[in-house]
Amino acid sequence: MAKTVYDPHTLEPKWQAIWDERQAFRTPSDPAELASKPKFYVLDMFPYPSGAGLHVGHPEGYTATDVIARLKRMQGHNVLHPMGWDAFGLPAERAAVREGEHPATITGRNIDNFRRQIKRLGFSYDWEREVSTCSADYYRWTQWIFLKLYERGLAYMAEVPVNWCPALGTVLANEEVKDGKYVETGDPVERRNMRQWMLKITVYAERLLADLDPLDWPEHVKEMQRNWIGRSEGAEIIFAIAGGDHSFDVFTTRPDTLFGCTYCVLSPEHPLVALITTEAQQREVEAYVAEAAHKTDLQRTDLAKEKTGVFTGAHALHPVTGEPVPIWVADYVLMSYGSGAIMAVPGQDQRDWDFAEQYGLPIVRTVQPPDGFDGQAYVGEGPAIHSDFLDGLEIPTAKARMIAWLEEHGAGNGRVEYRLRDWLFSRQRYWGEPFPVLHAADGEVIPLDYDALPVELPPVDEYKPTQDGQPPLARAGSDWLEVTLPDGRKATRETNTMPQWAGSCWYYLRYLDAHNTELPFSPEAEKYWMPVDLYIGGVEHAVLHLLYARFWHKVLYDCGLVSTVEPFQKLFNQGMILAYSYQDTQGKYYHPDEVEERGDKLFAGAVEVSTQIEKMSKSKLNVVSPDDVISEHGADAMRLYELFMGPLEQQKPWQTTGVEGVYRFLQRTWRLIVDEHDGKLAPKLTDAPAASEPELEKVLHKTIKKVQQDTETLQMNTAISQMMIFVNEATQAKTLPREIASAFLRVLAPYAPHLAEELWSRLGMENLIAHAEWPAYDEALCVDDTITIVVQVNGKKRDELSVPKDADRATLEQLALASEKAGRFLEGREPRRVIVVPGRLVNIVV
RNA sequence: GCGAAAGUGGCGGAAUUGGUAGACGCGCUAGACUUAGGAUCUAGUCCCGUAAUCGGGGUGGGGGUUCGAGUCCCCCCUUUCGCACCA
Repeated sequence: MAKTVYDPHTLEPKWQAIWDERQAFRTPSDPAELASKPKFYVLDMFPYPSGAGLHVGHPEGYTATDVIARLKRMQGHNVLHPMGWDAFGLPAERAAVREGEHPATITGRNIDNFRRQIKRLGFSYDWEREVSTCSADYYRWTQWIFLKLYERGLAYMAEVPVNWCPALGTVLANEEVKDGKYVETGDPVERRNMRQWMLKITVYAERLLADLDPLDWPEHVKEMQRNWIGRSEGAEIIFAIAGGDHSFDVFTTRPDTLFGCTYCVLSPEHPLVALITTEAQQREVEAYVAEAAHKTDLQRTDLAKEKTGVFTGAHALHPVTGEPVPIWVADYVLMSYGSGAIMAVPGQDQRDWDFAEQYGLPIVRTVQPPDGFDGQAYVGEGPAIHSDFLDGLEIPTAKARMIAWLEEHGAGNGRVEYRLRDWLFSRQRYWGEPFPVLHAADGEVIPLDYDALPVELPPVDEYKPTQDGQPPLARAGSDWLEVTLPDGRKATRETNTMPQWAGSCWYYLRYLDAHNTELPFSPEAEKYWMPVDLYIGGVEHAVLHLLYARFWHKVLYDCGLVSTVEPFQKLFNQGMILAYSYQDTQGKYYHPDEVEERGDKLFAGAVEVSTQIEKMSKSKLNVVSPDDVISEHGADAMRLYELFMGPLEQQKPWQTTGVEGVYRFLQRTWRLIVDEHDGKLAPKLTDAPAASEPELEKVLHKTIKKVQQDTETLQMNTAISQMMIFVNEATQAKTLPREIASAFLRVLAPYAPHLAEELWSRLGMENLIAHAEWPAYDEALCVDDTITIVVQVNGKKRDELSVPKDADRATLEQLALASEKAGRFLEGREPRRVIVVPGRLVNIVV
């Protein structure tokens, strides 16, 4: 008489093998099969396969998408649910330098580990469509799309000021730099002029902004993209320089304040600085410009409080009055925004005010501040003053009038400016996509033919820049580097590589048709599957991957290669999973296993420690590995806990005891169907109809309804609560009709698929529960016959009444007034008003 | 500084359009069954008072609207996240 307890460790590998063998999750590609059902494309942000392996944060999103994928399949959809690897990138290259192995070897090993870990969780991915951005079959098409961009004039080389990271030996995109540091490693970044590949994302600024509105995305992500694109409306104004032919443009959002412009400022990098500086000022200006050039962005922003600058000795002519206005150089004006020059209006701009005070420049108010205003620059509403033909006008009218004047007199025009810059698209790295271009000896850039792709990464002896600062690809042999053109000219290959974001710009399209050797994807597959119906991933990509991918998608749209203007219809960000960490007063961290509770204090051995919730990190000894969780409680418990912890979008701490709770729930579910003493079916299972257990039947239908709705809206924590309620009820019930058990298992199946399959087959079902039909609920069975009504006196709860569900107002009022408990609180007073909310409560007001 | 989101038991978190605050789970307490329990089952568990019935208080703080506020409005505090010399 062998005990047969719930044992995920035998049951989970068994069902995973059966799913594999039967190709249970193969996505159909046959046109007839596709046409027969509606589609659903549910996508995860594919991971970068790091050496550290998966942490419990990854599977949170993956579990949510898997539950949705399984639900949609059961509801009769063709589901596309793929997984792949964002496999080019810096860490593998650094590991290669460290360990002396090829990045491809290291990446391959990491991918194998990630795949193994992900497969243990029983996700219903179609592994036939797995993609890896570093394989030549894939990056061939990344290069192909680059050629499309080049053809359309959207890729160009230019000598531009770039973010150079000396520690990494490469340039970085604006999006990768924050506070003058590389966002991933914190290494400082400095400004340098270099000839680099750029992508004209700015051409798409307006569309990237406008097309955000209808998307079903979290509002804060849309807002972050809007801020990043940074649209502002204003005017471009031309200032001529006194006594010369030179002139410069400024951009301003406040053309109405032009009469308050008492000086102008050029950025230290502005090309005009060297041309207009007077001899007397030359030494001082040159020293200032040189100093600014040596500052990193970090230093430049750190010193933000103290404004510095020098006078060029030159004057500009005020566009309206013709008065001379001194021109200064100051590093609070950035070359990277607008035209790198400003008209300074200290009266209405605090930065200009600070600068004017420091250097004794005049201040003129052109907007009347309210009475009693004692601040410095005034930025609020008010009528124009000291402004000639604008006097008395409110700001919006004054702006329009000034723009009209400028346009009439050829002194400027209305203009929209964006914060978004063109995307710096090349890196001095080895482990990335080679550019499909050649450079002729005369400097001509020659794109390769489409049929010359892929340009494969050549072997090199070292993954470091060369002695003379060339990118690692310059180490390749001359047989790779040197090419003879059909016309006999010599050319060399581009030695920069594409940034790590390139491959992820279009991977969701490759999944549609992952083995196509003629095209990146077929038009038929694209038409059927796009757009992505649900995309889940971390918020860290809000302005990187998600902006870049939208840009490429729009280019592909303009090329007629995709049929939707946006790739991701619905986006959802899962919150980060945190963990408790333990520290003593010295700041030393202790592993959670070492910590025990004594009284109400925590100790690690003899040392008292305090606890806090932090991001998981190796150095804090608080990383939770999915492998450990699965080894202890199984994949189903892991899946369930990931979703039961709390709302998907929220940050929340991992609690080991929480996993035990859901594990117990799975055990109770097992015992509902299986008699643990002999392994046979539980004796309480009956063949009687569901209606033989009317109370349980009602709970079942409520459960189907709630789980279905909550799953669709990604409120999976409450869906799981409801399943727990069902199992608690079913455990209490005298009998369990098979009809009810069968329906419940199908509800459970998307969440705990291994256990559901096992119990389903034990009930004698032949097919896979993964392919079973989602049960329908009966609305009539979702409401109780008798409900509890609250009786309040003056808004305070005084009694509860059990009443039929359809009791009318009059009945409820009568019953409430007859309540003895409530009556006590009336203290003989006459009800002034009685409020009846059918189905809820009766409030007696005295 | 600007913008956004959020503050509910010992803990994670539930609460249709404003309508029983604390679902579900953890932890804790007591009991049962056990050779044993870090297994399982049963009961209890927001706080204060009470043997209990019951009463009072309670969703960061203060005010307001309402028969009724965790939910709506105003002010303040705290936390988290973006952006930040953007002209």
